Amino acid sequence: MRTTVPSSGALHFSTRGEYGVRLMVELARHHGGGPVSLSEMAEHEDLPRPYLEQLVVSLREAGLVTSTRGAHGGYELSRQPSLIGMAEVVTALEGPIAPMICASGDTYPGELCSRSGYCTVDLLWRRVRDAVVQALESTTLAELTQSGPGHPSHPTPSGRDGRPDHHDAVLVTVRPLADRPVKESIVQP
Amino acid sequence: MRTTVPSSGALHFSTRGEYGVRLMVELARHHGGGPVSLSEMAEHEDLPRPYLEQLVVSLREAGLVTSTRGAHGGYELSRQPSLIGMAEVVTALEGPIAPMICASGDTYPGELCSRSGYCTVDLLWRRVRDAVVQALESTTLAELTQSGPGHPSHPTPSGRDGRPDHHDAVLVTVRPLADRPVKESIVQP
DNA sequence: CTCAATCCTGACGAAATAAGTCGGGATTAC
DNA sequence: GTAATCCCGACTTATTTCGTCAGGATTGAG
Repeated sequence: MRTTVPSSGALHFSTRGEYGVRLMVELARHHGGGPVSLSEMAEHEDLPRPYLEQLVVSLREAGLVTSTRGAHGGYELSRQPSLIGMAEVVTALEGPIAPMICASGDTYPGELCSRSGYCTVDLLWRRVRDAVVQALESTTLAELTQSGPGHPSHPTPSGRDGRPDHHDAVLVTVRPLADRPVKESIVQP
Repeated sequence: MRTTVPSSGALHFSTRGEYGVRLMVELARHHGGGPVSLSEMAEHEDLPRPYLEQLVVSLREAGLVTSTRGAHGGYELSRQPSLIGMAEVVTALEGPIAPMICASGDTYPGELCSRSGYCTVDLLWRRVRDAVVQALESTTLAELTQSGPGHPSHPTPSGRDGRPDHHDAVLVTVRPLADRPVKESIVQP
């Protein structure tokens, strides 16, 4: 229903990421037992099926799921859940990720950013980006499948130093690029 | 010109965050030498002044900057740059951060999320959120003010384990809530 | 006291993006 | 051959972002 709260929520992953991950978790649950149809998942997770159809395309193209067509067809994971890192999943859903102008890997020195040449803020954005990538990478689908309340271990999520204070949280929208293959944005005149 | 690339860029912080941080850096640079007017900064950073006027409101309300009205007025930092953590800045710009449905601090167990009760994906979103918060917290305004090319030390940005592979990056939009004071969602009846 | 430079306020509008819909085509089990 | 499924691409709608605008309130300088 769009259980999604109107828009008051804060940490807001675009629904592509959110639904897509849920879909993957669902697949992970049924892993081993044949393909699962989109309709099933849509109903079970209460998500619009036509929309999921869009999302799953990205997952298939990324080689994360395989599809079987025809009656009794559906989707299954192409690998074991424990071998699927969430960075790959999110990346697939949101696009191949072109680093933004001000946090592009190491491509620009920061030229385009603030014209005067002293664009040092990119340091910040890069740190954030790396932190996100690392958090995603260090989590596998398998971890998200442990059902119910009481998550067991917490296998060193990378925050090695203690409590994050839970502070005021920050609204984060992980949302890479669409399908654009990154590239030209760099060289093209 | 809104140096911002059309929209092909990837790591895209909402302009509120981006401009706002740049503005703060600018203030940090002139720290100590009286108030700086918005027009100056707008021109210097090539940003629309009327828009900055909006942003700076949030910064003022958050107590990060102080304003002097009248002729020769302007803004200055209310604290030393080294005492201003970027989490606070971004938080101020993007809103008080209401944790999203699926990553609200510890408020909901995950009830609203996927109705069946096995919403374990929130673990992922929480990790990401915490990672971001930590990355922001561990960076101060002062660090971003070191001008030019060649950032000195890299004072333990929290990524303690080595290279982040720079992998495919992920497009991240840090963008907390608007002005909504979060409020009721937690305690208020 | 007047004037110009500021900050301050709130409403408005245009453009981009996200979210979701729709109609139909291609495959395959039965 | 028929029903269930995946597959594809265009289309609509809703929300959000980004930015503008018009004016009011303060204050320093002459």
